[in-house]
Amino acid sequence: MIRRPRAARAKAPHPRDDGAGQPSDRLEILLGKAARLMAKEGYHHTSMRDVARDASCSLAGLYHYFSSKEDLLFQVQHRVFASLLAAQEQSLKAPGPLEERLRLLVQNHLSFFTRHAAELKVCTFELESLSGASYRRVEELRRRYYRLVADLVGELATRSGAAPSDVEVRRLTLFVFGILNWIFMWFDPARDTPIETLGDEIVNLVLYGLCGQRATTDAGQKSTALGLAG
Amino acid sequence: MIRRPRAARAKAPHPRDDGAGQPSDRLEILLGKAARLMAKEGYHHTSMRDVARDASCSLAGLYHYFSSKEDLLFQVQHRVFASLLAAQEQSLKAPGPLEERLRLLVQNHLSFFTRHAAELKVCTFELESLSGASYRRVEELRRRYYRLVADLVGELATRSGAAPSDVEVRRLTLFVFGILNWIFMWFDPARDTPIETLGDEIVNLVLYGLCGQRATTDAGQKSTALGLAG
Amino acid sequence: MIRRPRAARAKAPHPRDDGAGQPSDRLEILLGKAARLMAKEGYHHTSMRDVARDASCSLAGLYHYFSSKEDLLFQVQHRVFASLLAAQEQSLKAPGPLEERLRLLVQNHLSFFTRHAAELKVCTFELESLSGASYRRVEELRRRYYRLVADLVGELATRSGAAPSDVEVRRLTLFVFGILNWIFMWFDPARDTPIETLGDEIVNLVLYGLCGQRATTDAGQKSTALGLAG
Amino acid sequence: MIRRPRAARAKAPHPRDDGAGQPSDRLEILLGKAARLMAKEGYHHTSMRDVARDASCSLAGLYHYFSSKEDLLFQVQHRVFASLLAAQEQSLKAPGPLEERLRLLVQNHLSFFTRHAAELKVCTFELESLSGASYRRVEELRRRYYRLVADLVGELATRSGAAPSDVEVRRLTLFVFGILNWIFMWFDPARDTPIETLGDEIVNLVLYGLCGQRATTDAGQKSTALGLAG
DNA sequence: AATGAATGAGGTTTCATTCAT
DNA sequence: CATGAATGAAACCTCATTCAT
Repeated sequence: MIRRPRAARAKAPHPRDDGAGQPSDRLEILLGKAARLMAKEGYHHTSMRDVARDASCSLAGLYHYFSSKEDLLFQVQHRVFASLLAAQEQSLKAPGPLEERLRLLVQNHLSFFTRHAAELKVCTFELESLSGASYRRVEELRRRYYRLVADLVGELATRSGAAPSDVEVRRLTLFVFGILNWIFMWFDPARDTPIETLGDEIVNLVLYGLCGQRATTDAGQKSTALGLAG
Repeated sequence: MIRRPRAARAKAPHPRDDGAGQPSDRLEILLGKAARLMAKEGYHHTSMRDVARDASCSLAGLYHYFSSKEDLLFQVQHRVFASLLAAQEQSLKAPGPLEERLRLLVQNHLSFFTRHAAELKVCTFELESLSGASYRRVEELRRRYYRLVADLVGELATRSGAAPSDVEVRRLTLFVFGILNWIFMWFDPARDTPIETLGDEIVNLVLYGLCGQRATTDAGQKSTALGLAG
Repeated sequence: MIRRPRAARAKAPHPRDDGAGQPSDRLEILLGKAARLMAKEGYHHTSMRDVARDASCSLAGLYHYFSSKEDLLFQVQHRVFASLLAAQEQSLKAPGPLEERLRLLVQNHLSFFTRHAAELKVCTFELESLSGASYRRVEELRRRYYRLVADLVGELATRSGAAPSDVEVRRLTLFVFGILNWIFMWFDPARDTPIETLGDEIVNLVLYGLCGQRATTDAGQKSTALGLAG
Repeated sequence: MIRRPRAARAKAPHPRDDGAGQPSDRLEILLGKAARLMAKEGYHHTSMRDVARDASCSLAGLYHYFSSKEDLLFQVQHRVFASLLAAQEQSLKAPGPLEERLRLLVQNHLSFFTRHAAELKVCTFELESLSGASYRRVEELRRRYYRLVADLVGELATRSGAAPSDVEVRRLTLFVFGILNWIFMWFDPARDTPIETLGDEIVNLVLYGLCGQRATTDAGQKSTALGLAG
């Protein structure tokens, strides 16, 4: 049932193509449309017909780009997740205070979320719909993303004198992911922008809790003030 | 010679359609089996045939208890969610310090989770698969559950001097729900019991954050110690 | 945490849904086979499986041509009824004595009947099985056919000095339709051909009744004579 | 598939029962409800569940009165058709002028129609839904009803000097049945009462046609006048 | 007499996928 | 590249009917 995802195909020269071997516009559009449908309706509830219809192409035409429905899901997930991971790894390479690194990580995540909400939601909730090699390849990306966050959480918890076990760090990390991933379920641009505010609130909760004193940076104050108006 | 088209035939209400009938052993078993399948595979990926096979009854036999697949989902959700809500409302009636109330709420939630993981997961992730009246009835329960938590979060945040807006309270509450609901995705009895430990960790994070000092109650210490061994 | 229920997914219009596409051999065959089955067994008693089997195509293959069973019925009805109506309207455009116009109308009807008995029977007895837009589109054709006959009947009744009311004309017209439509129930080519004889008998009854003297045209006499041999 | 219709069952004494062995009230009600549904939706489109629901009795309960769905149809048809036939045979026993006998026959038919429209419609349009012995028993009744009308039509046609063949008489008779049976398709109490008017119009058309002179009896005139107001 | 529970067969429709063109 | 046509499998659901109570 599982097909190898088709390797990046050589493209005939085309006026709109810059010739650098980067994927075709058409593919991008298809992936975007598919992601939106799958984010809205779920993978199983989205049919290849739906995707074809939404992209105004024929059903058979889809199979030029994706060897199967699962391959389509894989490509949606892999493309966007790899991109998010690269951005985070790049961004966290630079040293800095732990709190600032956490803030950066959260802001990157949210910023990516606002630009690729559908794709990211599909990455988050439809991993189990893959199988075999596709599953493993995306799982690997997810593991790396997890590690990024877990390392930071572990350092923060250690520094505060808690001497947490690996099991405790794992759970704290998963709490943070819970906060981030659940955003897909309620985010409303009319109420929840700017995302800087949202990010500050998350960071503050994670660092200091409901009872702790807030670290009110300038950015934090400003965006919180805006948040009050929302 | 001209006639009006025949009206859509009125469908009689299904005998067990109201979601509030008195319990029947057979019905209980069916709901449990269905919940487990749906929790594992998702609502859309679970077929009525799967449920019938799992419950060793005929496909048509299912339709004695549920007027449709959606009705089955509704009954699964309504029964367990109503039960959770009743337990929480009962439990939170008693007065007490805010922290303790939060701890109680989280422990109730986790305790219910361990006893009805499948049903609760279905409640959490498949609300959107309902529609019409079924949707609204479960939505109402969910709203009440949300209010329970939101009130507590609001009081905690207010008491710590933050004077949070409604919008901020909403988001803080949804962060807490994110932590709780994401547990479905990673909970592993081999690593994550006893749940008292898990509950304490959640409460500590929510109240004091990664950087704050933990309020280590006796219960908390004991279960954390056990947790370290897990 | 609260979301609106997902809207019913918009269904794309079926490629051949408009009932006016250009003819395709395969489509013609399918319509013919379906009409025969439905005329023989009734619409509700004819299953899509039956049609597919009879046409030696797969069940799913049918749905390339018809978006639903009702659409199949609609296309059967619309195609043949539009054709009959066009033929009659064309034929009655030419002026002539009222009696001759009635004779022409009846002969056209019977001639069409012998060529498309199954389709016409489906048009006559299964209008109520349509609904919505399909119903209205066929109803409009039926109304126009009714008007054609009603105008003729009205003029004939008026000319004979009866000064009939609209209500009376309506009923007289419906009597004529009763005669014509009931033919589906008893017509037997072994006994009831040639149809010219049948047509003359109908016209004579309608014009002069059982007690009136027959207007025996040459054509009438000749075909009656043949009828006697049948 | 065909069961012998259950013989008239002995009834336990019951206060509301007159003890004369006539069928139970309950049976009457069931037959009436079933007839109405089948007349409206067609035999195949009416399920036993529909009947049970409409009669507020259990599905299994129906099978105490009818051995099968086909038996239900048979009983509906047989009971009412036998009754109509008996009434007509009784009524036509008395001698009288041919025209008056025809008028009597039509009025009886219409009178029965207004009292038992649903049942009569089922008799008329669902004979083919029976099979085997049920079919043959109702067919026999239908044949006798046909003969009643055919004899009258034959005498009328013969008396007017036409010397019609058997084949011609058969067709003329079937024309008359067409008029009568098609009434089910358009009768509207708001427009088409009193039925005496309707009966007179039918008789006039059959006897004298559109071009013949009307026999305006007192009854005819009166009811036609009322018809004009409709 | 009456019914709740149960079922095998079959209904319409949709699905992912293939293939000749 | 692109597509219309086609299909086997499987989806949800309803049917007439039976049977223990």
